[in-house]
Amino acid sequence: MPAADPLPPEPILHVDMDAFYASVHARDDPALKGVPLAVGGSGPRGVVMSASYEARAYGVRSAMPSARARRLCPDLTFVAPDFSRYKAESERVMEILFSFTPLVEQLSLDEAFLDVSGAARLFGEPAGIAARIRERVRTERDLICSVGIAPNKFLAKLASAKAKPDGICRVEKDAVRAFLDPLPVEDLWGVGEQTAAALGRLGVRTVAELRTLPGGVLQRALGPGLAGHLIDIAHGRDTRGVVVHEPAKQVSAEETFDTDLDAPAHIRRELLRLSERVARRLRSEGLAARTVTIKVRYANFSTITRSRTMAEPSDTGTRLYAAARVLYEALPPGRPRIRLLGVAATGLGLSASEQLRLDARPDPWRETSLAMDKVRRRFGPGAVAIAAIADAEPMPPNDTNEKTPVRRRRGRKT
DNA sequence: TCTGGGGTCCTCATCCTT
DNA sequence: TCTGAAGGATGAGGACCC
Repeated sequence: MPAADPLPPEPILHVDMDAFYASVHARDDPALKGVPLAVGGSGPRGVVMSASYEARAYGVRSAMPSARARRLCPDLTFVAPDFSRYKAESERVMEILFSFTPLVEQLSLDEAFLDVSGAARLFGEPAGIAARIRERVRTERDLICSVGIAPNKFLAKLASAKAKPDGICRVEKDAVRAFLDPLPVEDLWGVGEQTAAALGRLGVRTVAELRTLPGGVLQRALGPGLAGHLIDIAHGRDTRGVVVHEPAKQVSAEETFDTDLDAPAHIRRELLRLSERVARRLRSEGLAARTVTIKVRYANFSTITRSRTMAEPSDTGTRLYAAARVLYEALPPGRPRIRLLGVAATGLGLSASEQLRLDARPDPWRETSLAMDKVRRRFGPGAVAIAAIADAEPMPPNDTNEKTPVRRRRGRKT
């Protein structure tokens, strides 16, 4: 029997689309080609979600407040985000990736990991596969992507960042340390502003410095979880495999208002709208939630969350709203005006129709919601909406789990 | 400078059950 | 019956990612 082909030493690819949202708009509208372009909210509280490379030349970056972006680049063109378009485009790109291997882990709309260790016989070495992926994305979708090639996911992701824009970067197994050592710690996955500042106080600015720091010192500064993670990745270790499908753990909707909200009736209406939005998404994915969390950001930017577990899982906006409203009503009076409201559903499981539970009681709200879904599918999303029931009384107590009342505890020290 | 939206994961406190 | 420990579930907040 012939010997099996040896596995490639760098079998993980990280494919990352370049300026994805902005590129989709520029591709589809000739007037936007080659101009400084930002996708995001252009209102007083908007931020940039994606910027073309022409805009980046002016210093415009994603997550930057739109007002600041406009100051940096007065000729900046803003377009509103269109997620249904990005989602459709993302599906086409993922089809290309899946044509090379079934081991594709989609991280977000614009990036994915591939394990190509088993694809060598069909498609050749990982570097060749990366080149073919880039070529097909360019010719079939008229879009640009960069690819990182490495022994594991964490290194592949760093490599694709290094490859940008429009390139390939391979981190060879024997050159991991040379690749990592000069990088600033901020480049590491899991190191944001706070962690970088904590490391800076220890005199650590590069990965080489991080690796030489005694483990005990790091643990005291960052806690055992994060310290262990950073020690591993500073050595280039990452044993996570490529996971093809992870079920969602949370479905949420939130909105920052152009002007802060104050009137309780208005706030309740917004909670209902957000609850409906979350419920529609739950139903579209065949899920139901047990726990409802509201998020409130006040005008002073302080943020609180309050959650409540219901007696039974639900996928109807009315039930989610009932729990959300109880949480809202329990907030202390005399609070500041509200800048942002959010509703999240967690504790997800299959919905009643998926479970076909014999003991399930018929839920009239659910029947109504399903009927409304049908109308929306047929006549469009705006065809039907819940009437102004926001000011109606909350659900009776047996609709929410009174065994787990809202508890308060001290805020965590930071 | 003035901070979006949709997520995941982690830590810690508290409650409840065994 | 009481007590304490251990561990799971829940709730709140924070950091981080794209």
